[in-house]
Order: sequence, then structure tokens, then C-alpha cells
Amino acid sequence: MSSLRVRFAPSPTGMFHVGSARSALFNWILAKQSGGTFVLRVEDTDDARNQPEWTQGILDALAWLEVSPTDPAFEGPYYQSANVEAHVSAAHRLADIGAAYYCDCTRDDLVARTGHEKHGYDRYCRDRGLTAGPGRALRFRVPEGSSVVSDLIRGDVEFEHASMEDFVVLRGNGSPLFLIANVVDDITHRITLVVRGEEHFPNTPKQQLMWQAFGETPPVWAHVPVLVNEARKKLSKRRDKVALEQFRDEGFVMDAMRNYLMTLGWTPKGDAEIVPWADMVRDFSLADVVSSPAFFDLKKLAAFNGDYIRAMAPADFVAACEPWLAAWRDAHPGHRWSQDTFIRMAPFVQERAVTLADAPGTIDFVMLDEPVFDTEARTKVMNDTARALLADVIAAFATAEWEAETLKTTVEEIGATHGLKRGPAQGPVRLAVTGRLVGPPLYEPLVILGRGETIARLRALLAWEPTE
RNA sequence: GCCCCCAUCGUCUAGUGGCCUAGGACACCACCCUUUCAAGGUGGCGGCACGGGUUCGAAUCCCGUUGGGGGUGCCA
Repeated sequence: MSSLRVRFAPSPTGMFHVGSARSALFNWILAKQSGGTFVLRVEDTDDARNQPEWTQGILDALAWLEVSPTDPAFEGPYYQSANVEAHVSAAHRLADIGAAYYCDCTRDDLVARTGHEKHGYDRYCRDRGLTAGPGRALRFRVPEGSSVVSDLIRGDVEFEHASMEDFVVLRGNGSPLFLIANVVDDITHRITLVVRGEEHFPNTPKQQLMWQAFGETPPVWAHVPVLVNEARKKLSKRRDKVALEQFRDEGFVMDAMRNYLMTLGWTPKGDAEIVPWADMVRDFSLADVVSSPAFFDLKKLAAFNGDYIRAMAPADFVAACEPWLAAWRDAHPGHRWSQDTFIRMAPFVQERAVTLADAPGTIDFVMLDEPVFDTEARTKVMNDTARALLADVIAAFATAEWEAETLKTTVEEIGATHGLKRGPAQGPVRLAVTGRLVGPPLYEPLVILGRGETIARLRALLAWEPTE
């Protein structure tokens, strides 16, 4: 494939939609594969919405995905709203050559004439020869016949022009609409391939007609399937969790996110879905993208994330957890943080974490003077057997060799004298030390805590009485 | 209403007329391992929406039905 000019055109909404992220990835790969260019265009015809922080949010999100603004393949950002004059003059050109006409009909006029709320424009002003003027919109004169949209993903689709209304390109106040602005910008940026969401498909024949009216060759189109929620509705900002930033903040790692996004509508070669980015860049092809909507499955994303976390080098994992650990420290003023201790505990965390945000909650008990108790579990577990067991463990721990394997054997043997198997036997001990019944392996943290503190915690739980 | 798209396990998908008694991944279940919870290992459950064609042969091609989705703004 020759050098492509693709464009990624998000609208500035204050957050980066996962669907946009997937589009960005597809476009980026296509640009890289062809040695072409990735053009970023911030699309909003209203200048007021092109806020710097929103643009920065887009740039940050792209950088997180390693779609880098400093890469030679990256061009932009361009602002649609900065190009309004070109949009307007292009529209005027359409009027000059007779490809568009002025219209002073209001919605009410139309409904009054046709008797239908939902039907399209009835072409009333088509041949009235109206000139430009206040309150007069400019409409594109859709010709007779039909258009074929050739789509890399969907094949050739024919649209009858008769079913297409004479759409507005310039408002009554003279400002351009998205439909034409988009076409003019694509022409000025010399875009050769448009990859965008399926929701734009019905607009494509209209845009293609405009390209032709301008005497230009339309780009190649590729409409990727929409992302849907469990109700199979298009993923929406209002209803669903869709902000890439939110996933990032909740501890999803970039590689997992990127890999998962790529599998929505496309599958890597072979049986594995988790594959290196380089392989995806090498193998991706629009021809292999499916055309049916894809459900954005949080569970599968979580599984991918756990997989990627487990694959990290230990030191990388420790570093990656830091933002969440720092937040935990801020939230727990009484902490006694030790980086060395965390590094010793990290393998236990890495083995079972779903997200990086799970890290603090797994090891907090070694960083606090007292564990945070699961009160329900405490009430349930603390019966006479548990008390007797704890008393025996305290006595044995006073002299036992302070080493994980020995402590384990000690607890198991004492448990046996109370008729408990090794699982149940460690329950009260785990509860005393960690505050919970589930968590990382127990005896290694005991070694870290030391004899004195371990026994103090065991005594504290033994002394505890239900309040009611 | 009109236009367009889509339809394989619960989910994401492989499959482009014989390699399909339909393969993988996530989820779920069981077992193994085990220091609780995980992780890991092994196995299992589970699908071509329906009806007609075409063909020696159809998940695959055609038509219809049904279901789902998108669009239909002087929104982007």
C-alpha cells in the first residue's frame, strides 16, 4: 500500500472515548504500515469548545497509547474551527456552480407543507433562484441517480439519491455545518483514507457527492463497527464507562488496554489474542475487520490486564504501582511506609492483582500499626476454638524459630490439636495479623513484621470482645 | 415513516462451498496444585436466528422472515 494520509478527528468533549481510542490505534497503525501520515484534527465548528485543556486531554491520551505527537508520522493538531473561512468560501463555490441553492424555509413551513414531522426536506426552494441573504440557508442540490460508497470493511453499498434530502451546508446565519467542514478539511489535508465509526456511514454518500462537486477524488472509506454495552446500544458517555482516562486512573495498564481495544472487531493471527504490539502493527488489516458491533467487555479487559501485570518485570511492576501507593499514603497519615518491605511483598501482589489499584489494599497491614478489621469476619470467626488456638499460637510463637516454614508448621500442628485442618487453622492468625480472612501468603509477612509485633496483634485479637 | 448496516457458544471472534462430528479467547463449572484468596495446570458446559432456494455438498452463495443497531437537525 502506498503512503497513506489518514486522519483522526475526535470532537473535544472533555474526555477520551474508548471508541475514539480504538479509531486512533487503527489509524496510527495504518499510517505506520504505509510509511504515511497520521493527521490529528480537533473537530468542532464552534471555536468556544476548542478548549486548550480538552485538546491537551486528547494529546495526553494519545501519548499514553504511544501515538506520539513527536513522532514524524504525526501531524497536527489542526482545528476545524480555525478553518471556517475556507468552509464558507467552499460552500459559496458550490452555490456559484449551481451545486447548491439558497432556501428560506423553516422547519414549520416544511411540516405544514408535507404534513410529516420526520420526513426530509421537500426541495421547495430548489428552483426559486433565491440569492444569499439573512436567514437563508444553503442547501446542497442532490443530483439524480445513485452513489456507490466503496468501503474497505463493508464492500460496495449503493445509496439512491432519491432517498437523500437536499442537506444544509450553510446555516441561515452563514456558518458552515460539520458535514461540509469535514469534507473541506479532508481535502485541504489531502486525506486518502478515512477510518471512522460506523455511525458516519449514512453521511458518506453526501460527503462523497461534495468531494465530486469540488472536482476532487473522494478518499477510500472504512467504517468500523460501533462499540456497544450489554444492552447492545452504542457506548455512550452518559450511560457507560467509556473514558480512557478513567481506566488509566483505575489501574489498567496501557498495553492491556491497547491490546484489548485492538481485539474489538479484529483478531490477531493464530489462537492467541494477547500478542505484542509489534505483531499487531505488522498483521493488522482493515480487510480483516468485522462489520458487526462489538460488546465492550469489562471482564475480558480485566483478564487482559491481569495477564499483562503478571508479565511485567518485578521492578517495573513496583514502579507502575507507585501512583496508587502514593495515594494510599496520603489517605493514611499514620502509615509507616517502607519501600523495601513493599518490594518484598510485591511478588504476592503482582500474582493476584487485577489492576494496579489493587496494590495498596493487599499489603496495607504491614504498613500500618494496626490492621483494618473486616468486622463481619471477626465476629464470625472468634469463637472459643479460635481463642484457644490463638492462645496456643502465642505461646509457641514466643520461642519458635522466626522463619516462614517453621511458623507455618507450628500453626498447622496447633490447629490439628484443636481439630482444625491447615486452612481453617490459619484463619484466626490471618485475621489477627491482616484484619481479613483473605490475602497474600501469610507467613512471609509475619517474618517481615517480626516476633514482637506479630504476638502483639495476636494478643489484641484474643483480647477482643464482641460489643453487643 | 424512510435510508443503511449487522446476525457463529453468555461475550469477543476463527471460518471466504468439502480440511467443521464448527477452532480459540474471556466468563462459568469441575478437578489438580495449594498457606486463605488468587495465579497456574487439566478437563467440561456451550453456538452457525428462522424459512426457502442454488449445489453432489452450505456456517460459508441467493431470496425472504424475524431480531438487533445506526442514521434520518440550520448537532458534531
